[in-house]
Amino acid sequence: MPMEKTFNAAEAEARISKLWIDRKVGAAGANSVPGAEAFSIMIPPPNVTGSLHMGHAFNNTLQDVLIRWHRMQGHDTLWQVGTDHAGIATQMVVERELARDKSNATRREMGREAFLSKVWEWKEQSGGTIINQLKRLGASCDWDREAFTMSGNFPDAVTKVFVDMYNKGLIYRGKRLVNWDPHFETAISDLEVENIEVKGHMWHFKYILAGGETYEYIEKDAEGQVTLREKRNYISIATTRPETMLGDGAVAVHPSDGRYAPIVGKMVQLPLCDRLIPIITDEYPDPTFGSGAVKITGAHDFNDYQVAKRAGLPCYRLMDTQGRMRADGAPYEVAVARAREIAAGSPTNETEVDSLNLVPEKYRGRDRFEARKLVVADINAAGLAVTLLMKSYDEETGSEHLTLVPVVEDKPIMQPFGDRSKVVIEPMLTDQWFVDTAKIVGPALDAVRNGDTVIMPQSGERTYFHWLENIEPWCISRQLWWGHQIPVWYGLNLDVDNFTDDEGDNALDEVEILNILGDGGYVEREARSHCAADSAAVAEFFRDDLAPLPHPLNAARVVEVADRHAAVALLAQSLADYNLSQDPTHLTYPIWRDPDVLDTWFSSGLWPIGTLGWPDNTPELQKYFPTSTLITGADIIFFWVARMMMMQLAVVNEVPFKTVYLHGLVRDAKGKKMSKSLGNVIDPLDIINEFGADALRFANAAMASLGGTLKLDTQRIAGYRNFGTKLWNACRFAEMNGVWEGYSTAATPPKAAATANVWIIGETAKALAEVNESLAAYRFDTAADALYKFVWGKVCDWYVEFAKPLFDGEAAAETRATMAWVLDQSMILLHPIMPFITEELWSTTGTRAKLLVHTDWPTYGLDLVTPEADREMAFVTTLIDEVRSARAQVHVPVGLKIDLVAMTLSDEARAAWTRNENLIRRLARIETFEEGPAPKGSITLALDGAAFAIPLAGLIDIAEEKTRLQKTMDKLAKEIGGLTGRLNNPAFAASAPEEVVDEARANLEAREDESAKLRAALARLAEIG
RNA sequence: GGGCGGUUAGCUCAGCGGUAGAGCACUACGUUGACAUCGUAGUGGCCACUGGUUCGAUCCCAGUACCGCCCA
Repeated sequence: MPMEKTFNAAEAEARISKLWIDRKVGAAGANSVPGAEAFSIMIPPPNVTGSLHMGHAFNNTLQDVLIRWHRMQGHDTLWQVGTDHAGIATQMVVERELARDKSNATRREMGREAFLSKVWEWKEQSGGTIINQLKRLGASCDWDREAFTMSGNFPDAVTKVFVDMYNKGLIYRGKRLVNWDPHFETAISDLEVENIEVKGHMWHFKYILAGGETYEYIEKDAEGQVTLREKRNYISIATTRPETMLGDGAVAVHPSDGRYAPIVGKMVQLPLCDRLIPIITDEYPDPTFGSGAVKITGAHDFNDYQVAKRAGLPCYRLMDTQGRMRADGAPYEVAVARAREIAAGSPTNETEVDSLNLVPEKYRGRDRFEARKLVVADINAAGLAVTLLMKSYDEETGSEHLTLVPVVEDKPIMQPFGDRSKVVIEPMLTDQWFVDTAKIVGPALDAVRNGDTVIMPQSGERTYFHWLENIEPWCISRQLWWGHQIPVWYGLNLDVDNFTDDEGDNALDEVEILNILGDGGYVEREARSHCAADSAAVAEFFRDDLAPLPHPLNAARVVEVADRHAAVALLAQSLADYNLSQDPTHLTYPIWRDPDVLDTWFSSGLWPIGTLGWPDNTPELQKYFPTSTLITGADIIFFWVARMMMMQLAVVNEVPFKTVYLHGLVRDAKGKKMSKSLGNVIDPLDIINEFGADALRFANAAMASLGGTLKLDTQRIAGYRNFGTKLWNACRFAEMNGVWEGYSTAATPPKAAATANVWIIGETAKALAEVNESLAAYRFDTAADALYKFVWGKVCDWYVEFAKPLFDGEAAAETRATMAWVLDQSMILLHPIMPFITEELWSTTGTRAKLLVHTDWPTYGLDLVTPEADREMAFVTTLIDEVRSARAQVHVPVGLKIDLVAMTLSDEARAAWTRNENLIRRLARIETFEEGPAPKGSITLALDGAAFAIPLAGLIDIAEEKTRLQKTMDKLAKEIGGLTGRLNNPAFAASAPEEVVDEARANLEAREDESAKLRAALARLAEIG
């Protein structure tokens, strides 16, 4: 059945994709030759909730190009595929699904276990979306190895790493100010926060000095001239977050700020609260900004937290996990009384400070933004707002008044938002787990410095260094349920200092039990904690803790309970039972597991080794690790690349990959970020449906210049779809001419005598060399460009045309063989970028032993290039171009065949003419040819080594031909001028390399030769015109 | 404010020491043994600006302006 006119992508891609998957063409090691070198790529695991967007399409195209290229070369390839459990994102999706049906229980109502089984249920049903979409793109991953960060050996690997790092002191727990997401009620890392400029306000409040004190406030200008001098009983502070003032610990001013020098160390009354706070000095306040005085709220601002730490101020937490003003704890009067004691020097600790709720009753339980409005209103009502005299206009009476209004500046402020939840992030003082990144960053920096891992483009390297050299501790705990639960268990601290066994009976009576438990101190004491792979292992540690306790408490059974609450209850129950029964087997010691889960990036940071079966030393780990290349977005360098480097080096002391290829974000044709709100999102699946996966892939490859921005234009994709059609039709042309009859794959080119055939074989070798070189340098764009130019510009534009007359002559057989080979090579070389259409062509042409995907990548070299053939074909194509151009410029009707006269012909040119006369006559549409002088009224073509005339007496417009010649001569004159100038400059000959000088000289000679011919032509025209 | 990058044809981008290229768009024409998802010919550029290095700068260096991105 003859080929269709165009490639039916929709039909063929589905069929071919299935074929590849059924045949497992992407299986690890498929098509590898014995002893082949390994080439492995870890896919950046997309979120299991994800669906394919342009970034994925781009990123995975590049990976697939490399993998296919290496696989065809017989290398032992692995493209490891899989998905990431994506803690927050997935939990969010499933919660939202549940919320769709109001009759469903919420996450909290159903509890942890039930919710997690819902998540798994969801994952089984919908988690495969993106994997299927990758298949549509033509990705040739090893689908049987699909991994998931919550399945298989992965959880064990993650736990093992946590335990190891904990034991090495690389992971610690601490109360720190972290970014808190009030929607998800979890801490998130710095990287998950987006700072966005929003319209905000700056309020100015007066904090009144305690004890009725006053001072002289003096403001000076830059010259030291006093501009304001007044007696004040307050200090003015500015804030964009009034509600946090309830937790202020001090007012800070810069030590050099003379305005406040008289009152440093004094106390001010905290408005709306019954507390006094000190005025302190710190380097942080900027004296030139606002009033120069800053309120310090240690528990709700990152800068303030640092100041508070330096000054030893207590940090009072004001909000609950949902960002509401706290409603827990003792009544305000009780709490504030205690706060005053602490301020007066009463000893305290972090836990107590955290438990104190200093939010006045009025604000308790209010949302933070509602509280803000209330605080502002109350400050205004109390006359504590800084005010300004303003002119106001009474519309009824038409009179003007002067009134005092509170100063509220409109001010753009940078506000932190959760990248998932989109709610305002609250700095919050909470207990979290951290990786002590400073301790593991060294090897990750060294590996890139010494080239063990190369980051491309190099600017990525600089970004990498910059970030790692200034790295902050990594908060890895998340208050979520979906994820790897932290392998740390807690138990109550039952230590007693001076226990005596009153009776010496090795048993506990009620009095002794009460002695141990004291006044309930174990309930308040910091719990003991241990880290281990599972509860059985951790129980050992707790038994060790119990050992020094009085018998039989030291033999209590360690049992796991849900939380601290349950533990306290169970311990009490167990002691009561024992007290009644005096049966030691009734004694239990409850422990509970840390409810937090790990940051998703902690586990994806282990993706390279985790997917290869670590901690087992699997054959895959030995073969494919360290992996060859990581291809990922530059936006993910901190989240993932740097962390994989740190983690792999910390865990297995090897770099995870040898090369990192970073690319930019895919944008729309105008360079705008694609976003749902802008409505400019291009869905790769729509593109695939419209233009086919190959067109999208080719566009992706062609856009992938190192370090460039990626603007995706559908017109360009359409162009590459056309490119596929072009190749398709060349093959169809070959089919019509019997090229494929009896043809089977040939690795080496046929013996050819006709110059056109010799030439195109050489061009093919050049294309191969360029593609190899480009791909080796990760220059997907130059590879794509070279292929485009070769297939369209050489094969289709010229070679197919040359072949037409050759099919009728004596070279017909070798031309068929050459064309088959050249088209074969085109399919092979294009296959990594355009796998579908090439695989389809492969199967519809010739006899094939293997699928194209497993066909050998060619190895021939540039020795196939024949310089004589190149020169000859250059003469032929130039002559044809010149004739066509001249014809068009003097408006010779395209249908009209013309005569051609050769005025001069070098030996080489004559030989080239003779051997290719048929081609030239046909393509330039020439009727007769003869040698001789130029007839009158002819147009002239000047070539290197030849001059031709086209007699067109009566047909041409003399003036127009003059213009044409003049234009060409002008162009030549410009070139000649430049070349002469250069050659006449003695410094040029002296300093420039010899070959450059020679080239310039030869160039000048050729240009002058052409110019002379044109001058002669002009002269001839002058005679008749 | 700090870091990284960009500024080349109408648009999107390559090139990065020897006086500029592609695709798209545009204009004219449609002879052809595959292809109108096409062919042929053409229009279009003080390579942001100012200095410097060099025999020679779009390319290297410094500065200026504007535009991005990331981090505060």
